[in-house]
Amino acid sequence: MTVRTRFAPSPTGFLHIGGARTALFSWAYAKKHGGEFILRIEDTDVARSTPEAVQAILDGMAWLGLSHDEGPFYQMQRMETYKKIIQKMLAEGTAYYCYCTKEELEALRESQMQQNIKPRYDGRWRPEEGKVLPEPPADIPPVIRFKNPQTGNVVWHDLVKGEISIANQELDDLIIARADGTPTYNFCVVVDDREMGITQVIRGDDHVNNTPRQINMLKALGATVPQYAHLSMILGDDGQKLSKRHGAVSVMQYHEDGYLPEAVLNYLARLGWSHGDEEIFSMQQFCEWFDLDHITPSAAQFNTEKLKWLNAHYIKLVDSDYLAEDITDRLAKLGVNVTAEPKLGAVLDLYKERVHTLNELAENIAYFYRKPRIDQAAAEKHLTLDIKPVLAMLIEALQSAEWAAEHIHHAIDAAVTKNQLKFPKIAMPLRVAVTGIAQSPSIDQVMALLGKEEVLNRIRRVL
RNA sequence: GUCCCCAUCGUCUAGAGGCCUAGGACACCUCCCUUUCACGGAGGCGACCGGGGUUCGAAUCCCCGUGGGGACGCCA
Repeated sequence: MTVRTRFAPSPTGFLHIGGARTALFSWAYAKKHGGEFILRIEDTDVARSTPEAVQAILDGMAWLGLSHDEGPFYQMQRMETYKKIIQKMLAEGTAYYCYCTKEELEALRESQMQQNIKPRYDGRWRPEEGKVLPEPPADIPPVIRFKNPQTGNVVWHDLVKGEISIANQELDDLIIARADGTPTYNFCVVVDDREMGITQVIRGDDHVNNTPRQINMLKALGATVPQYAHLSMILGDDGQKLSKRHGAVSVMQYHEDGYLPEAVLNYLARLGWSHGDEEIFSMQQFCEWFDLDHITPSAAQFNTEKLKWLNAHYIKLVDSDYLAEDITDRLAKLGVNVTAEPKLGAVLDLYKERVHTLNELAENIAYFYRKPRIDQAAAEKHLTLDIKPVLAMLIEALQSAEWAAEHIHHAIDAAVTKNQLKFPKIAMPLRVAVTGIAQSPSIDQVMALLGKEEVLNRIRRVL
C-alpha cells in the first residue's frame, strides 16, 4: 500500500516552528517510503480562518521546500461530502440530533466541574433502546452528535508513544455538526483522512485525546483506521510553552533574521529525532534515514544557539550567487547600496566563515560600501596621539605600494619597522580607521579589497 | 478535579539487560593557531528524578512516588 501522509494546519496564524517540524516529519516519512504528502487546509472555523494565514502557511512551506504531492485541499470546499456522510450516519443511527442550548451545556459543565468529575455531555438526547426522548423544541436549531460507544477501550499502537488505551467511558458524544449545519474538526478529519487514503497520521501531541474519538468514528463509517504518530511539542528557549505572546514566531521570521532554510530544516530534523551521532545532514540524507522509531516521545526545548551553529555551517557552504543576491537585499534594507567595487563576492568570501546569520554578514560588510562608522571606544583606545604620526607616514608608504594583500603587508611592515614598531602595533589603529571597529579579517586583505584611494581617504579622515 | 502522556549532562540527544568507568552535538572553560575578532584544531567541565522490585547483572523491564506537559469547546 502506498504511504500517504498529510499536513493539516488550520489557517488561523502563520506557520510556526512546531507546525514546521510536524510538516517536515510528515513530508520526510512520505519521501522515505516513496509515498505522497498531502496538504490540507482545515478552515472550518470560519470566524478565525483567514486567507492571509493560508498564504502565510503556503509561504512557510515553500521557503522550507516542503512541497506537497496533492492539495492544498480546503475543507470549506468539501461541505457537500461532509453533509452527505452526516445524513448517512443519522440514517444509520450512529449520529443523532441534540437540542441542548449552549447555556444548558455550560451549566452542565459547571456542575460537573464542581463535583470534580470530568466535564462530559450526559447523553440526554442520545437515543437508546426503550428510552423516551423529550419533545424536540421547535425554536432550537439542533446540533448533531456522534453516538460514541459507551463500553470497552479504544487502543492503538502509537508509532511514537507506543500503546495507548483510553476507555470509552471517558469519551462523550462529540458534536460533529454545529447548529448552523457546518461540520466540526474531529469529524472533518475523519472523513478526509479516510477519503484521502491517509495511511499514517503524523501530528502534534495535543491530538492524542482526539484520536480515540476519531478511531470510533472511522469504525462507525466502516473505514480502515490509519496508523498514528504523535509528536511531542516544542518548548521555547526558556523551556516554556510556545504561545502567541511568547516565542511562537513564524518560520518566515527566521528568514527575516538571516537563517538559511537548510539550517532550520537540519535543526528541526534533529529536534526530537536522531540518527546515532549524526548532526549535520542534507534533506536528501534525512529522507533516507528518517524513521518514526527514533523520535523522542518527550517534549524538546528549542535552542537558538545550536540553530545558529548550524546556520554558520550552512552559510559557509551556500552557493555564492545566491548568497550575493541575498546579501545585496539585506544591505539595501540597511540603506547600503552594493557597488561594482569592491567585488561583493570577494568580500563575502572574506566574511562568510565568520558569521552566524546572514544579517550579521550584511552588517559586518556594510563598511565596504559606505563610510565606516567609527566606534568611539575603539577609537579612543587605538587612535591615540602617538600613533597618528605613524599612520600619516603610512599613507606615503602605501601610496607607492602595489595593491595586493601581500604587498600591502610588506609596505606596512617596512614602514612600521622604521619606527621601531611591530606589525600588531599598527594593525589595530589601521583597522579602526578603515573598518570603524576593532575586529575584522586580516587588515591587509581588507585593504586590498577596499582599494587604495578609499583606504588612504579613510586613514586621512582619522588623523 | 478527571483522563492521557512524558522523565539521561544547562540544552538537543545516543542507549532495545552485560559493549556504559554512560557516547556525540550546542553552550561554557583551557590551550594551540593568530595583526584583532571570528573560523579551525586539541583538551576539559558536565547527566541516568526518587524508592522498591524482577534478574547472576538494569539507564534499559515492572510497580509506587515525585515532577513536568497535554486534553477535557457548537476551536483546530
